[in-house]
Amino acid sequence: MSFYQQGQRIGVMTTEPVGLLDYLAPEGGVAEGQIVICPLGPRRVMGVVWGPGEGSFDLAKLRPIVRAVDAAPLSGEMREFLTRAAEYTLTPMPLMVRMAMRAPDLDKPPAERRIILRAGPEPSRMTDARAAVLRVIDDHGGASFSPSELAGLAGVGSSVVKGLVASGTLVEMSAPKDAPYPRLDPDLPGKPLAPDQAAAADALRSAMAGGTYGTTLLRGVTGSGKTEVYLEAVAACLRAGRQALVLLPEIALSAEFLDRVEARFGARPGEWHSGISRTERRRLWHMAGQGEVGLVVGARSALFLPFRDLGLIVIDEEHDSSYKQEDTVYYSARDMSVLRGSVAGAQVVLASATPSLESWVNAASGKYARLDLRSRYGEAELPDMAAIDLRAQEMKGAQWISPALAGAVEARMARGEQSLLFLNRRGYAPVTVCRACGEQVACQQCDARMVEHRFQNRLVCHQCGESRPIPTECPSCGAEGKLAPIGPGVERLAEEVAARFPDAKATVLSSDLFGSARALKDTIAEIAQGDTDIIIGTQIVAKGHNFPRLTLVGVIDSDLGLQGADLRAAERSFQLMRQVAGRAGRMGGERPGLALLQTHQPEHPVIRAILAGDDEGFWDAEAAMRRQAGMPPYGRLAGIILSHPDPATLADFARHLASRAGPIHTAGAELFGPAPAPIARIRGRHRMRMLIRAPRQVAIQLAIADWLGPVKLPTNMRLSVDIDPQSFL
DNA sequence: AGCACGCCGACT
DNA sequence: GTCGGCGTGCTC
Repeated sequence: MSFYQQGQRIGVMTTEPVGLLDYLAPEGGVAEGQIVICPLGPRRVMGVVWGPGEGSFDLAKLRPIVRAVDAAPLSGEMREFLTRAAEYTLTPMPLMVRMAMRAPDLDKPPAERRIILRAGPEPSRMTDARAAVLRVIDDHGGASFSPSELAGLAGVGSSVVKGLVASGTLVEMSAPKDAPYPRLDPDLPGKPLAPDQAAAADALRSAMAGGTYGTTLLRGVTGSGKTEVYLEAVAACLRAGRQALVLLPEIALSAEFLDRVEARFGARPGEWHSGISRTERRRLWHMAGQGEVGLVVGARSALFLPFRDLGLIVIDEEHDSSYKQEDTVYYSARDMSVLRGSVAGAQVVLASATPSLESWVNAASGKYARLDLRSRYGEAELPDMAAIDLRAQEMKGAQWISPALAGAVEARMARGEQSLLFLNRRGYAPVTVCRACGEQVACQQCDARMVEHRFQNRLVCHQCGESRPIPTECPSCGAEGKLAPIGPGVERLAEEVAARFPDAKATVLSSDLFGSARALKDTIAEIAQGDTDIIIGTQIVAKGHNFPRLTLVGVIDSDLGLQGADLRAAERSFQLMRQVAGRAGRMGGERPGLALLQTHQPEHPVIRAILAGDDEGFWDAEAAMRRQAGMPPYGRLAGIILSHPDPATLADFARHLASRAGPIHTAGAELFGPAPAPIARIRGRHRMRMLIRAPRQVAIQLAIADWLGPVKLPTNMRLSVDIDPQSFL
């Protein structure tokens, strides 16, 4: 790695929009990749030493770097990853560098904490309390504790610790809070593996042994033991002395998962997600760079930690749509993991019961290896499934549980078993309409309808989160008492359940009803205990909670999400219903569970594929349709989103941009739009969108860069590019 | 963040 | 012509 002597001209990638600027290396010199503080006008900004200075900027005007930050330099591999990720996602480099430096107080020296160490002989007067304190220290070899931690672990008061310090047996010292994580022991015995698990673990181990890049799709339904399998890949990675990263959807980052890691490796991994304290984030960021954390378990942004030697990335539930969303930039954690793996020479494992179509196609074409796990119950892992044709059911107004489904629920109640009614709609009613003027109550800030949440007695916008009390008079015409709820949400379904099954204990599971992850966890634990007869839930019930007494799943509206121009509507609907249906288990291992899908279109291909349990058939058909339509993964898509407070300025500029799209057409791509974005207004900003579709081989990023590069944005205009958008609307 | 520059309307 | 308000761009 290059090193620059004091006074040499160096290029620094700053975190400011200007990007790369030349500076003089500071006293003592700096290494390439070093994080530095540099002067910029009146300010101090952060940057990364990117290489020798290239600029034509007048040497006499160069200012020296203020100082280097006390952190491991970003490795060449990390900088290569950031560069390639920026090129792929069309993100300005400064923003990308920012994502890699998201540690709190990065520019400040590490905080210190008081710790107690053993220093001298045992005190002349030994007591039970003093012995307890010394035993805690002896039992935890290398670990260091603060005075209060130590007293707590020993079950004594703080005065006992103070006394031992006074007598010279212990000594109080300062140590940086950025301490290494306990080592994980890959050689502890793991859980015994079933034969197919053992075979999959072997395959991953031998892939790890190569020390090179490779991606494996690990397919296994809930309960098939995917986690145990990929933890063996983690073990192989740790044995090789490299670091491992496990990405989970934020919601799945549970204490239970961390406990499993601890059971396998004897210590807890580093944790990276929104609930982690600033001190801990800082510690983890630094330890990742120093190679002092073996395994990190985290949400998608953990992918930008500056690992020193990353050997394995696991993306659990790889199909989860939360891996692709806007952070500061649009990026897919799955795709960026594959990119990082290929740059780092790391193995990538994509784990899922219902893989994304992209991953399925990549596995089918041999780009990814593929491993399949069977359920531990063997073949009959899926519940029995049937459609309830709503056209043939007698449905009263404002009721959504058909007689056929109600009968099945009653049968479970009679046997003391649980039923799950699935409806992917939060709140009481998705639409509130005025019976006098016919207007629907809409959000004032967004192009979205307000959703009634009766438990909170408010109307809520699911777009911007804005809420207000439920009005008694119509906001449009002022008519009193004419507002009426239309359609069901889970809260309204709960009302119907209470009326239809007065003796049942029902519990609603919806993300908005729980203030904290803990409250949600407690409720799930209660349900698992069996205190509930009927669970009414949104899509949070799809995510891996096991309810042993649950034997019936009723999907209230299977048609929801089937229609619409959304490219992935069918795929997402298939995955969601497949997962929810899979919640219906067998009790005591006897007859399989039952899933009933209420639908108006039982002949729809998605419904038929789910009922037939024909995953491969569904993917084949879906892949064929995408290929035919030139859609991903056979074609390439990019979305351009413009937003501005004034709709006329926005429309003018959007047209102006479209008229200059020569590079797009020259490259062989098509431009659609501009049109109002699917959500045409958010928080008072109007939004328009353009879409670009290109054949697979077109370098769509280059064409877009040629197009948008020379454009300068009017005041207040925001433009973002979304490569591989999830929807085509 | 803070400052220079330049464009444009208002005034001498 | 000239002054000054304000929006825009630059800072290595």
